[in-house]
Amino acid sequence: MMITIKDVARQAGVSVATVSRVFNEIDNVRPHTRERVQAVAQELGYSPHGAARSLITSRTHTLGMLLPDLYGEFFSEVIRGVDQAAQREGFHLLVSSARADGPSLESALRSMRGRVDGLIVMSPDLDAGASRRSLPHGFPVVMLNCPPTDAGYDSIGIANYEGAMAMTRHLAGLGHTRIAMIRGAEGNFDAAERLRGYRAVIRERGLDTSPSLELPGDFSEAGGHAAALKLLTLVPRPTAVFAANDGTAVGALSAFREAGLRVPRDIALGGFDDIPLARYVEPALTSVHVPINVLGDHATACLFARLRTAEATESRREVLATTLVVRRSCGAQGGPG
Amino acid sequence: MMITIKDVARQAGVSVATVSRVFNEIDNVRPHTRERVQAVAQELGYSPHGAARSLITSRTHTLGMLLPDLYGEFFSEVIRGVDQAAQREGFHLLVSSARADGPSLESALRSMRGRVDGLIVMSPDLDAGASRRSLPHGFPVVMLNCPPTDAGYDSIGIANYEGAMAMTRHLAGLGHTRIAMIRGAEGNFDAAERLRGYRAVIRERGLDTSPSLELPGDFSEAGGHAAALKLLTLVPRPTAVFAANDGTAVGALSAFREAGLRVPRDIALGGFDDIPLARYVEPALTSVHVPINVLGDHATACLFARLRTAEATESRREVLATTLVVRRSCGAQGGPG
DNA sequence: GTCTGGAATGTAAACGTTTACATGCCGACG
DNA sequence: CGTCGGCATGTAAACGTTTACATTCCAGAC
Repeated sequence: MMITIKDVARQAGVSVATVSRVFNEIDNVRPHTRERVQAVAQELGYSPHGAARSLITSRTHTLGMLLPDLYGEFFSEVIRGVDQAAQREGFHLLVSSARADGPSLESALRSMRGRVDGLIVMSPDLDAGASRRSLPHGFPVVMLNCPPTDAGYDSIGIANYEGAMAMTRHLAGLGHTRIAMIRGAEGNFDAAERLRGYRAVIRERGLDTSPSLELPGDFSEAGGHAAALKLLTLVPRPTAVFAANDGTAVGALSAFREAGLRVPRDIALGGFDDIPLARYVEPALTSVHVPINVLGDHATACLFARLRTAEATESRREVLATTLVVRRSCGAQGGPG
Repeated sequence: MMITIKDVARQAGVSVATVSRVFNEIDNVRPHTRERVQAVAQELGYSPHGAARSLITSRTHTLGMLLPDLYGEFFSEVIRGVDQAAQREGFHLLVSSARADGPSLESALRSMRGRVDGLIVMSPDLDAGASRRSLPHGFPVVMLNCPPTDAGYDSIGIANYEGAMAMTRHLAGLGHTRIAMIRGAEGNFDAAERLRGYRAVIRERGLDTSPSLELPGDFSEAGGHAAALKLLTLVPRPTAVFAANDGTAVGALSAFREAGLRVPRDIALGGFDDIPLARYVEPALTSVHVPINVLGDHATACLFARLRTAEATESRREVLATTLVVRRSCGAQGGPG
């Protein structure tokens, strides 16, 4: 049923090799022959079979992408960055979302073997040992937002620790002494780093360190909402809140509003990631800007670099700087947006 | 360098067929043998080569997705819907963004042949003839948001016309008589349908039909901003604006704010799509809700249905209903936000 | 002990390409 | 006219699987 190179060859009265040469635009084939082959191929609606091609060339022209989830603006931005960079090199993108639990991640990895030339793995869980084991040794991989302990692969992360410090210092600088934090997901590396940055500044400034000021969260809007409600029961109430990401902050914001509190007048709020949404909520959210699409772009560039060179070089780690973006939700004079 | 089934077979002292049988979990192979093979495979880090496998089985367990762009919440929601449904069936997702211009779309299509079992194509351009020509005949395809003229394929669309009518009627019902529209991208089917719905109601109610009330747009925030500025120079000024999508509406909203106008008091505003962001802008945006992830979900289900049956059945078209979501930006008493 | 049959395993062809190598052709040069 | 060389094209092996078919093995029936 499917048109193969043989059909084209027969119809055009040439050998399969000639057809192949025409389609790969290499070698010298007589213009006359070339045109005939192209005409026949067009007429028959032939296009080469990807699997067969990559079986023999052992190149798929495809990049695999393994994400913990597909939800939220963060991931869609990363995908977009990667796709742009990949497309520039004529590569496709095979995306797969694998819950962080072991077996599905392993199976996702396995089923990508022979389908991709390289892999971008976003594996924010602190124990990524499992994933490493199931990767073919020497396979080109770039890790995104993973713990640096997970060496042996190139990796790109963001300056979570520094960003969290900047945010906490900013809140402290506005005079707040009881600054709460809504934490990120348990066992998540980014979350842990942000918490570490927060704690460092709290200690550095000698502020209130009571454990009740650290509330559990999970990077979700719902989690932020719930944590905010719990936070409101504390006495004395914190005067500022640092949410581990913008989704959490947005959830907290709605909880505050429902409770009749005005942000930033009654309580100051800061987020992390600076997703597009941050500019649009009311009041606009002070956040720590993470160059998300740069993350995807650099990851791809890094992967291509490794694809090109013989797998000799040392693995390298890149950390993208973050910048504090002051808007109205924290009560500083703030920017316009 | 790469471990093949032969390596495992040799090491385990069996034939390749036996190894294959173990990995496909079919046939009867003695427990003893099975365990030995599995042990060796584990030790060698073997996993089957996807391309080779799909070459012989002619199944890739992969769904292709062709999108005009990867930008914006709309697309990321569609991807998410498709991925969820695909994952349920153990399928992967090969995404590709192709600008609407012919050659890149065609080449994207070609390069997917033999890599995917079916295709979800989002082709909102009115002239999709080119894409159809370059598809292998009889290949399972589901079209998303395409003109219904593009028959021969299953397709899923949304009730643009009805949604636009509902929005326009709503604005008219609030007493507005000069209702402007910021149009969507030129040559886009959804845009054309929404415009048609708007015009139908304007005529139906005998409202102001002057052509200057229809401003060009391109579905982007920047386009909405520019159109809004132009709109503000009209005399008399329109009292209500229907933006072809939420991105456009958000752009218009910021233009109005910069011009010192208060929405909805000075000018009412409505959008389309009801992206998550719509709830968060200030004032919350009245919009026409489109079940975006349902779109992805149904498209996938439809594709799987076609994969399973012998390619006999007629092509069918499904249209997803839209619902008006009243929030504060239009000046009705509105929902909570 | 021989025969039968079914279960376990092996053999080899096939999938649709690419590509090293072989072949054929033709013009130029001696 | 014979030979050489380069170009265009053909031939066939290889890529790593799956699977129809062949083979082997062993238990049980005779």
